[in-house]
Amino acid sequence: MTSETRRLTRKGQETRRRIVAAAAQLMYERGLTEATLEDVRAAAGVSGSQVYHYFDDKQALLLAVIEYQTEAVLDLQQPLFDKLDTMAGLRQWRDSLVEYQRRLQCRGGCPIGSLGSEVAENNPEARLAVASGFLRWEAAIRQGLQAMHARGELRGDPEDLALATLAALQGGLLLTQLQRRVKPLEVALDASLDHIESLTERDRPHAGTASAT
Amino acid sequence: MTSETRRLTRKGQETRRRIVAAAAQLMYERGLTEATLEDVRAAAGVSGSQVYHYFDDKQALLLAVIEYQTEAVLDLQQPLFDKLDTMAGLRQWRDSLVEYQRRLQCRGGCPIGSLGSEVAENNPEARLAVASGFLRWEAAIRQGLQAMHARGELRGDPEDLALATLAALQGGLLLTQLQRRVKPLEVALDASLDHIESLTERDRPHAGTASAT
DNA sequence: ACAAAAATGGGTTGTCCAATCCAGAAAATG
DNA sequence: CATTTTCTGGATTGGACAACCCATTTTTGT
Repeated sequence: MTSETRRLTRKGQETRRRIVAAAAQLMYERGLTEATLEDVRAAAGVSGSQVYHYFDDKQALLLAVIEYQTEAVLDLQQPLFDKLDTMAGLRQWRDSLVEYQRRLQCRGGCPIGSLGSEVAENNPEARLAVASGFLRWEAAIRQGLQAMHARGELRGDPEDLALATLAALQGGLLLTQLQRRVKPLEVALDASLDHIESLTERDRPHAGTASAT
Repeated sequence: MTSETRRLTRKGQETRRRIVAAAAQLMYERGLTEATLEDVRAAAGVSGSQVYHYFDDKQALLLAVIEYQTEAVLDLQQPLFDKLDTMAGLRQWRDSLVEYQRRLQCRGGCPIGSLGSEVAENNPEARLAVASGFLRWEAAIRQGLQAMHARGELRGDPEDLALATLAALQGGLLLTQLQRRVKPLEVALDASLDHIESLTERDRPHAGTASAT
């Protein structure tokens, strides 16, 4: 059996936490396969067989990292999730994501999506963990849209729109990461939100951000 | 310098081609890092140091694979690209992509996007190669939308819409790959095309007429 | 037909890295 | 305070894999 969160001393918990955080950071910066356990060990400031004391193997560490990153991503957005039931809230969420990528100089992509892409075809267990993380993300978006729908302000299926918005976000992040500019993310999210807005009762004559023609 | 397509015998060209095709297939099925040169060698049906006879190192092979996959992806869609200047053509393209993923049982994701995600943070040269491939893909979509725009049938910026559509496609593919079902891809593309359709002349967002459904 | 160039085969090497062992220090428990 | 469990350190092993070498065969050009 693996990680049933064995009884750990306070110091032990702290060390374990440092290892996961360091691993998450390295995997994010360099990619999963470029982050060796030796690197993790050094970055976490632990030594010797510490990593193997807390994790059965690299796979177990990876699963912990996926959990960790899922929590981190969702926690970071939590304040914004609460306001996704208005167009203003959705735009604010969009701005926050774009601004975040800009600060990172468009590096790293999505902490969950990048991992997902790397494990999808050779690690079923990790694939499911990532998929499960995405379900939570999707649910957070869906909740906002469902509230709009319930108030009669949104035509169209909130579930489909939430999933499509998450897809637009992921695709935008990938292209932004590859091109090192925020444009793809901006445009992808704007298109998604413009589409949602076009399905609201208060239909603006012209679409949102980019004025064309 | 590397790959200036040295003078190669017919047999040599054929062998080189087999190696690239085998490498592309393996990298697609297992991911970049899980495809060892030994695997490639065996799959290509060549032996010994053949791989190094045709490529300086794994990096050179990877760059060749990126080129190869870009061509493959674009060639496969070429017939459909020509019709992207009507909603019917766009829907047909969407159906074709969905059907293709269904046949693959939602495995593999995007041949270019998966590679891109894996190399983005640790291989600048490969990152640029993938980015360049995406530009060609984006251009193909843009061409159709620009034609619609030029005919006065499409409001909104064709460039932004093309980029957003490619992002939706990529995000949809990633989620489809992770969840092993075509739904995310379907919904992502439908949302994107619905949005485009809402910006066409024929289909105006009706304000007051029908009841909200 | 005959050199020159290219293609092929298989073996080898050096490195990196995940994983394990064992022994000693620190901390919890009664 | 004793002893049992948990935590920490360093050293080592075994395997995998990228990269290189050289001898032999096949193809190309004249």
